[in-house]
Amino acid sequence: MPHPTPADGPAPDSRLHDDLHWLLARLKQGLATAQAPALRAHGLSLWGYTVLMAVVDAPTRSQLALAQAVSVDKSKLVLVIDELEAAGLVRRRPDPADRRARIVEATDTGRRVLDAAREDVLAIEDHLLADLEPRAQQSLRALLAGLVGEPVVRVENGREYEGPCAPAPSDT
Amino acid sequence: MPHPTPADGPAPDSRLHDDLHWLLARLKQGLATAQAPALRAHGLSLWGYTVLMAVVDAPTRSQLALAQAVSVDKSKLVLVIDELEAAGLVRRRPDPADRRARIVEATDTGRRVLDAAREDVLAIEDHLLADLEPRAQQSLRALLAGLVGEPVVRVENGREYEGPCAPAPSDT
DNA sequence: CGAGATGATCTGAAGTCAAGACGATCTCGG
DNA sequence: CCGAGATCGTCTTGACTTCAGATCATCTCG
Repeated sequence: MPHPTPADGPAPDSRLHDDLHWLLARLKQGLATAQAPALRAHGLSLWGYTVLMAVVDAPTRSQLALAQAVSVDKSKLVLVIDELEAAGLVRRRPDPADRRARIVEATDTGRRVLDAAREDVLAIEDHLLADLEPRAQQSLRALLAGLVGEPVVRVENGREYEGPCAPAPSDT
Repeated sequence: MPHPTPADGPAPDSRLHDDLHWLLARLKQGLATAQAPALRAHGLSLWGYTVLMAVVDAPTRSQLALAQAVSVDKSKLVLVIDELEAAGLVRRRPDPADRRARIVEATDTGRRVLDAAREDVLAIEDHLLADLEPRAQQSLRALLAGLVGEPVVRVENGREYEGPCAPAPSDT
């Protein structure tokens, strides 16, 4: 039966729901709108949260490195760090070894705020995954984490399209 | 050992890589940049592809219904349909039963283009999932599909934050 | 028939992203 | 020691989204 569609069940199953990109976009968006208010309560934006997390538990040598780590545009990163610095969660310190570079490091407040915020974020994540069995949750997280880092390359008519360690997410 | 970070392995494992939102955003972005060129070869944008897919295998009564199905803003949808219609992949027909509404239906060309494009897209998806076992691929897809549709609600200090069947993805 | 709701479209404001320009600084060959 | 070229952070710019509301045509129902 090659035609799965017509006059079937409640029919929430078009090919849309098999499209990986659509699924990911949808889920990400859902999480984003759910988490944004919670983070705002901690004085953080989604980007701020992400960058702060990277700063807190990574030995950050330069903003450029940071940008690549979270895969955000470097010019965007400037603004995010501005925001974090203004909130006193992060500090920009000139690298004594290279006066071009700025070492970005978290303040104590930053670490505290992150931990608090992260707790809320985790709660939201858990809630999203609520009706999956613990094993399924585990494997989902593992699978996703495993995929990230994998470059996405596509061969097309002999040419190689690179959509690799992709540049940047995009949220609010 | 509560401190997983300092002086460890190659250390690609900050808490970032446990953050669901970041993972999803990252993967989605990767897929997007990989698929966009392939779709462009078929004369489609990412949005065009998504909407066309929804139109082809769903009984579309009105643009509004369509908008909700793919969860895209209605005013954005207008432009996407314009694009598809100009390319002759889709037709806007006034609903005889309600002259306000427009029935959007795919043309034969539209169906053909979609099938061709979808083949390429699937190839890219498979490539992304390449080094997962078939079982893992299956379960990943199933898990994601299962989660979509789940409203994301968060309880916060007694209030209820709704980030449910979220509005719209966002790509190029 | 008239009031209010609804569908499609358009407009405008705000926000986002990518890419280039720029000044300051580093590095390295000569 | 010098100067060419690369690199880092920042700013600016242009294109593009998103969201809310205005608008017009049409439907529904009293």
